[in-house]
Amino acid sequence: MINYTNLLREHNLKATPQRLAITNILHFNGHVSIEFLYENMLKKFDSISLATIYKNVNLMLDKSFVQEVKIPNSKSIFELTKDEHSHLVCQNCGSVEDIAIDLNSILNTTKKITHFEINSANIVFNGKCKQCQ
Amino acid sequence: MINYTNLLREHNLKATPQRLAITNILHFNGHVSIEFLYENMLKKFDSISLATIYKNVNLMLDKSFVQEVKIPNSKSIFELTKDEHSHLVCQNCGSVEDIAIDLNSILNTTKKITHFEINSANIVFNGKCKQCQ
DNA sequence: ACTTAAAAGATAACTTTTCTCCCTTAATAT
DNA sequence: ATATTAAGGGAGAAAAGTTATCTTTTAAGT
Repeated sequence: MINYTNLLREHNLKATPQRLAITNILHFNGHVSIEFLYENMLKKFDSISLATIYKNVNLMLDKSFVQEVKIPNSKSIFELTKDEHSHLVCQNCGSVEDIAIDLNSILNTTKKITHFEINSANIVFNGKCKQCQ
Repeated sequence: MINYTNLLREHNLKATPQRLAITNILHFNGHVSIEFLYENMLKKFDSISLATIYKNVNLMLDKSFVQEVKIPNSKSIFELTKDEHSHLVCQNCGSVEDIAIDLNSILNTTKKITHFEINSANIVFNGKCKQCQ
């Protein structure tokens, strides 16, 4: 159980038990859908409402405490904000993993052949995780 | 006005005027949301129903005639299926452009540092288009 | 400890998205 | 030209997804 109290406060978010629980679910699962988050929060707070989940996730997005990740052919998932990274998605079981790769080469290549001013890239790799191979 | 009749038929889609119109809108606009598609179809077919739009887009997705593209912080857009390519998104005006870049290098790099078996990558570059710079 | 602004709970309502039904129309194969 | 089968139209409803409201509770600064 990591102490995220200060990190929440640094993002101007009151460290409530519900938010700490959300943070823990995000921490231990890596990436979760709203639905998954709600179901798991219900295990700890049997009367928590979906509105609270949305209110918190939206606020956490506002404060850049969490990030939304859009995955082809599935629902958005949310993760704690961390250093720039890409995502691996298993086309079989749907699991998602982070992967840190150097984007300099691809960003530079792309800058050369376009008139866009490029700031960042979101990359989703599709494949099969180890267990599903 | 390109003739997409045969291409529709090759995908086992009857070439109806509505589908040809959808195809033309996709062709001339590159990437469109369901909403944009509906609004533009209404200009040509004043009584077309949203259900027809969804029925067609879903069928076209099934038949791989069109593809869905998920863009961070905005709605999904749809495009005609074409050779593998990435997308440039303007963070200012929202415009989307295709860009063909060689993914071999990044795919190989990634394969080396993961246990995933990687098949493809979806890349969205974020930046500013020429007009918005 | 006290105060206060913020958050949670409960519920309802609302928006958006998507699909279903049924009838009519039209595309394609023959 | 005709038959067959798929597609379109229209209305609306179901399903998802999201937000609003109001009251109660609580985190955190003093």
